[in-house]
Amino acid sequence: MTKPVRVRFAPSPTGYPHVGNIRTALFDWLLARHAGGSFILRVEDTDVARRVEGAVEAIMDGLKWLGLDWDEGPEVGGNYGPYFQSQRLELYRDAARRLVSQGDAYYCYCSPQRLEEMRAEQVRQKQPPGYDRRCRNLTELERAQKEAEGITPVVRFKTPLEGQTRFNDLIWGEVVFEHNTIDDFVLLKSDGYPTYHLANVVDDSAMKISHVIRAEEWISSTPRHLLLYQALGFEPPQFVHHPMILGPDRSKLSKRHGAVSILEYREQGYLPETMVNFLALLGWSLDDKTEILSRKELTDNFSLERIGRTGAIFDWNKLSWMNGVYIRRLSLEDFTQRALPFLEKGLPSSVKRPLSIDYTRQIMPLIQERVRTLTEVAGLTEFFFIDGLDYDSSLLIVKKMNQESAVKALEVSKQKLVPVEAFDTGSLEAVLRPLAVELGLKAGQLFGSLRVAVTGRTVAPPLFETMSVLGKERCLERVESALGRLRSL
RNA sequence: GGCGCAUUCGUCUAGGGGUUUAGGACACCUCCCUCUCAAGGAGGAGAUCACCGGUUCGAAUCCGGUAUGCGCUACCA
Repeated sequence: MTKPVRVRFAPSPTGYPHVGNIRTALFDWLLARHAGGSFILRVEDTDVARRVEGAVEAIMDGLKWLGLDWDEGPEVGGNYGPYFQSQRLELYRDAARRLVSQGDAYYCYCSPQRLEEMRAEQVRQKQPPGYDRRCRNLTELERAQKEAEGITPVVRFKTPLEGQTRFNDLIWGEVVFEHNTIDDFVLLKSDGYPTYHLANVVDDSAMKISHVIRAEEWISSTPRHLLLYQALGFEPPQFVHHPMILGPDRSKLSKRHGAVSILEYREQGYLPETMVNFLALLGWSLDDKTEILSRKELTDNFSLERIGRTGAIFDWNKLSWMNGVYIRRLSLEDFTQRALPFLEKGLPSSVKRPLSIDYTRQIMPLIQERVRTLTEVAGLTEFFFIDGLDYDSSLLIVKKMNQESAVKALEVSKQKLVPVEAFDTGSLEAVLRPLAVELGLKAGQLFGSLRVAVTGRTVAPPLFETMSVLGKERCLERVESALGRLRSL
């Protein structure tokens, strides 16, 4: 019987929820759900200086938005808590003390200034930077002196000087590191907080984590962790390093490349189902052709083995396309409900709030297949909501027409429209389509002119549908106003 | 500088010795549909599989080297 799958997403609350981290969480969640295991959320708040207020909430907000529910962690508890590292400090101190007494770690009294100078010197001499182990073999007397000076020491790991550590990464295969390339890293900081290395090993072990899934950038520190597992007598988990998400210049995706917080995507009108699908496909693939996968298909088919080894550039273009696909698949009601907040926010303040749901519901089918993000909805439908249209009057004169023919076209249209009782798509077409012929115009010319009159734009949803939703009164009003504009041209 | 890793169309990727004239998707171009824009349909263009050598009857696929890129190299994660 194999051990149950227990994976954890362990963000540090030092900022917004970066899509790269969220994608790691997705992989964690996908594996847990695929294998019937547990997905654990653990907050690694061990950096007091970089801690950002509200970051934990933002991270949880992002996970919830995507539907990545966690089985253990903040808000839900669990048998391996607490799930904030700041509440587990005793555990790390115990481990550090144990390591020191075993001779696997030692107190270091070097000042930050000295370390900095040392590093600068090493770089100048083109030596690999790293702690020079000055405090590794301090005598009892020397230590007592330092203590007497009131220096609070850090605890460093006593890295073996020789030998090597190797591990078999599920994605990268076997990786080997020589111990002489690893320095004596800090385990416990002078403020009493652990470093990532210590906390991560202690907790992953205590929480019985089966797979450590994290970004490729951690691969270099994995031997340190393995050394710690060994010194502490813990059984190491399976390591799974995945490639990073890159910006267009192939460097690690960062703020200067554009939106990096998952919450920004929500604000920009992307659907959570799009983000889940897109992020999953950034580094993972099912086969040679499947692009659109539902949450269920994803959890059913997910496997670590199919995660690639090369960094993937975040392609906003493809994201937009995919969002369009998901938007088009929404039921009308669902689409309306999701678009509503974006309309409330995006429409001009002159539009009376709250918006009429019924009216909005009539408009939405006209644009649903035309938008790629929810933020576009307001701009595309504005003319349905505002009173006076603002546009360049010359637009009323469509190609190969002149002022005179345009006036005539709108004039006659108006006359034909007045008696139309049922202002629906069919009736409108029945009246207007023959009219173009009658006027000796192409359908495109007449409809184009009417489109501008009625919507104020050259690009809009189909004319008859639009007019029908707008209603007879408003259409006639707008045609009249267009006529006024034409005459004073 | 050291260590580690990677390298298939512009981008995401499939493919793991012969079935590959290297498949799909986004983007791009053409055409069809059509009242504009979308959506949809049909085509097209786009990759000497980083380079050099080796193994083999045969290499995108295996091996070595080179180049380039990226990551790590904190009392940050």
